Amino acid sequence: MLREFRVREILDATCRVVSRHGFQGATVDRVAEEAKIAKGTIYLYFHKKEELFKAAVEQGMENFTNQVRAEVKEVSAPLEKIVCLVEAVLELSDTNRDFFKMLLLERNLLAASPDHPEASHTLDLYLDYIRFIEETLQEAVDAGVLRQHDTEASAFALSESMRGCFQQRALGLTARSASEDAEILLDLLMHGVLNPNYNGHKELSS
Amino acid sequence: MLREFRVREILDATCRVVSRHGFQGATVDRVAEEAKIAKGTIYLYFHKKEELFKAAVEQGMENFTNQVRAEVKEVSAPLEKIVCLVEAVLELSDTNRDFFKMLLLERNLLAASPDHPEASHTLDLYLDYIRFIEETLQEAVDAGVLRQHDTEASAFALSESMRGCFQQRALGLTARSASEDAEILLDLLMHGVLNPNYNGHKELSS
DNA sequence: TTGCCGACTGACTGTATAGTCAGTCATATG
DNA sequence: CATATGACTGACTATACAGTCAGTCGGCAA
Repeated sequence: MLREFRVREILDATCRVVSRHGFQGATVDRVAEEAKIAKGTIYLYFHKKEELFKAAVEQGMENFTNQVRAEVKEVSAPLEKIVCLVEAVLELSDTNRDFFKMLLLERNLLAASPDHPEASHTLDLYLDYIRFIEETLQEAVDAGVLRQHDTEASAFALSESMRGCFQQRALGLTARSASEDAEILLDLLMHGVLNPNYNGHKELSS
Repeated sequence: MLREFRVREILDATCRVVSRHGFQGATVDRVAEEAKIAKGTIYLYFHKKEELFKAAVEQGMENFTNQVRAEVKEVSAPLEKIVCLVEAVLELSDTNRDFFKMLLLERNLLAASPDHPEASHTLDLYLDYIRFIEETLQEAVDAGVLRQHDTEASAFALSESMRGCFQQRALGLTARSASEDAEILLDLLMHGVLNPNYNGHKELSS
């Protein structure tokens, strides 16, 4: 079907344009140019600019999650499934880097460093924040309260997990209070989720 | 100093406008109206629209992180510091909810549901993805591999941690490969960071 | 050969809004 | 009182861009 082909072509061009210029600088003219068609043609397949961009995001998300599901389906042992999922997400997001860059980073940090290497104060602020978390964790490691581990990684993981909690609340997806979230998150961070009474998979123990 | 006062007044107005209209709909005219000054006045203190919004974001981030730091400084025991940090981040982000909502979520998920309650397909896609992670975790709990815990929360935490790893790579902040990241993240998720040989703080054990 | 159809085009229009600047006003100074 | 200074104003302009539509083109059917 011609229609389907055109739609896909336009959406792919949209992703490329957005990952290059950000949503801010992504115009319908540029998408048309990228797709090597006239602007009018785009409006044969999408009613509004908004609709075009929404469809592009959704196509990207669908592709991605379908690929992850497919990978996980290959495996049957529950623990292996989790391992496979994490590996698939990280590797696939690396593969579709352009798409994810556009989806995840525009406003938060990239818009701050608009194009290339302009030293971005906004990014520095973010990194200071991460470093503060890292130092707090490292102190606890030095005190022997926490085990030795990559505190930079756990600082990132913790800060993004907290961001996730906030997101859940901001979107109205949870009724939990901030302090309940804090308790749950701390429990996860401290103890992990592995069942200490289960000994079937020693290869994952430290 | 008059200058300093005006700048702060304008930045505060900018935050309010952004949290009401999003970055998309935040115009200099609206900021002027909100601050009850003429548009020209804004250009006496900021050269470009970009500069205004960047400054507003940075002020917001700085306020936030300073508050967190202040809270953490009150405490001295390393473990308590971490607890305090997590609680402070979650509670403070809840306080400035509107602004953070726009800063963190505008494009990703909110733009998809432009104003109010229009059922958003994009959000559904995201939630399906979270639910898939949750199910994968729950299977492992049911199999006795993982301990009993709130799998919805850990699904969110895991997905956002992975997002954080990707972000680090996309910004060029790490040289780690995707599979190294996967290994580190899985280790954190499974085992947590608490030192199993340390017994000083039983109140945090399950 | 002629006429129709539908995909496609791109110059054009309307509008929103970033950024300007000549002018006002209030206060300070001689 | 006259003049100067500088913060502030808001009508104005310039521009970028979303969305339109009259027209082109190639293929197909009568």
